[in-house]
Amino acid sequence: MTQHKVISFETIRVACRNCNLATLCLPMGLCPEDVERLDGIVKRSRPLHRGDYLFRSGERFRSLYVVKTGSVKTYSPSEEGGEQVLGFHLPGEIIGLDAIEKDCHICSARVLETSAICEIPFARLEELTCCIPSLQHQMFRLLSKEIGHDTDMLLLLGKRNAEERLAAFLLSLSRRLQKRGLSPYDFYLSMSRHEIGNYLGLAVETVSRLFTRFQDEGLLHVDRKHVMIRDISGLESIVGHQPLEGNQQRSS
Amino acid sequence: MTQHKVISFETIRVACRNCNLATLCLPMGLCPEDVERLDGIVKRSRPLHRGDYLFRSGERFRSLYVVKTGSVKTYSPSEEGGEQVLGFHLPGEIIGLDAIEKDCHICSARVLETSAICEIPFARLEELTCCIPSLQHQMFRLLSKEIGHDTDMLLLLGKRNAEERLAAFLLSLSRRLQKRGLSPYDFYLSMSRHEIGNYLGLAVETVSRLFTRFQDEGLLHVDRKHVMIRDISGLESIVGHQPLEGNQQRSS
DNA sequence: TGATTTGCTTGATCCAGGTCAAATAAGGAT
DNA sequence: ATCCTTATTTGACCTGGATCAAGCAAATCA
Repeated sequence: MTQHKVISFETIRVACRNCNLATLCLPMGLCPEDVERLDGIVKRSRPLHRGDYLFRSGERFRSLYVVKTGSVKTYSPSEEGGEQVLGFHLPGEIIGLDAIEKDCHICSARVLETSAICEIPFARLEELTCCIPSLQHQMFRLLSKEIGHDTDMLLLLGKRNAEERLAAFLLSLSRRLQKRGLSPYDFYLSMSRHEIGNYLGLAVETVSRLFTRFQDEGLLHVDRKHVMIRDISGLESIVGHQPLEGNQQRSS
Repeated sequence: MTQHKVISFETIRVACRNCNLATLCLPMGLCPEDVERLDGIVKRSRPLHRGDYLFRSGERFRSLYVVKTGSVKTYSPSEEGGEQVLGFHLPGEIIGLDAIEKDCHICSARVLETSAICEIPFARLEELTCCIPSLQHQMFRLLSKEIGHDTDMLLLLGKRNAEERLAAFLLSLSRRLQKRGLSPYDFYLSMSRHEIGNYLGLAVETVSRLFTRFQDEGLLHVDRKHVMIRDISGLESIVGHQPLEGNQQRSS
């Protein structure tokens, strides 16, 4: 193993106390001592590569997973190879919370690019939450946050047209990247147009046309996976543009 | 207060240990002793009437609510009086889980018909979950279940056409009523066509036309709010009819 | 008991976005 | 490099369901 590899491996296997995601992740609000206890149950594997599975639908639920670096998509596969993309997960986001109830994964998760993932065995986590009230509270908050996020998506899919959906998607990415200390205006998409369309309930062609349109309107510049947002308030006004007067408003 | 009123009031204010919902609700999996501790923090108000609020969007989060009898809708109100219906809640279902994270309600909840509601102050519940591991586990399960339900709705709104959505809605109602010991084939809707359409991302007119069509096809009999399901497997085959081959399938 | 309001149904029309088809552009493999 | 596979873009066309517009039935009110 070369020196270079050792260094990069170490930066990935960083302990919770040194992790720059601590304010987003499970350790949020914990005292240093409790962070160490949590750290003690976290498993850090070697980096996964594009297409690798964190877990598959139907598998027994054992652990929660947190993205340390990279990105992950979760999706609900159906018989004939079709799928519904349920989410794209960035560093600090927890995956697998939906599996607790049935003790079995109801969706699949695979990484979109080379990613470092922390695994948290749930049985051991529950032992800790029992004796660390602030950790239990944080778990409740994280579960609740996931519900709130799903609620937002329901609103998006139930009431927004194609343009509003893509604008909301790009803004969501932008804001989440910013929270992680990255540029909110200049980033690379780790998912395909196909996956974006699937996630937003739109056809690939519609997504493609909207990217072109947004570029023509000066809202952003796109070059393949590279997105540069030129007019963030323009995007915001598309999303904020909430008709919702009576009831049905799939279209503008 | 008449004798009659006293009796009906008592049947509503039944303690958790005597509540027939115990297998669906928070006490699930608790020993009798712990059920009593939980019972000690539950507040049972007098019945609420159609239109009464459990809470409003923006209010400080203090309590979770459980439907004892009747039904409740939750919705996310928007500026101009429009709203997105997020769910219809039957006896045994918990409301307010999405408010934990922000410590503030992000949706509103009001009863659809005369209903009895149990209120569970969250701060006191957290004290109990800290010392009753099985209650903590049940809370995790309930939060996770809510996420799983939202996932199902995302799939419905993202990939299903109007016919599949209404069929899935009716089947969901039917199954939930059955779990509560009621007839899965014969029930009254407590919500309007307008609210159903809003929930399913459809126009009122579409919902109305679908009811008529389902009746013409012999799937059910509808008379205003009264629904009788005639061919449940017919409805199931509409929902189970999962194209989902490539990606986009808003339409059949 | 008639008047008013609100909810539901039905018909006619329109359009956002899906579907189909084909060209182009990247990657990836040999 | 060259071939092959897959992702993206663009154009043409079509349709499911929204919108608009009445008409009707139930519930509420005076």
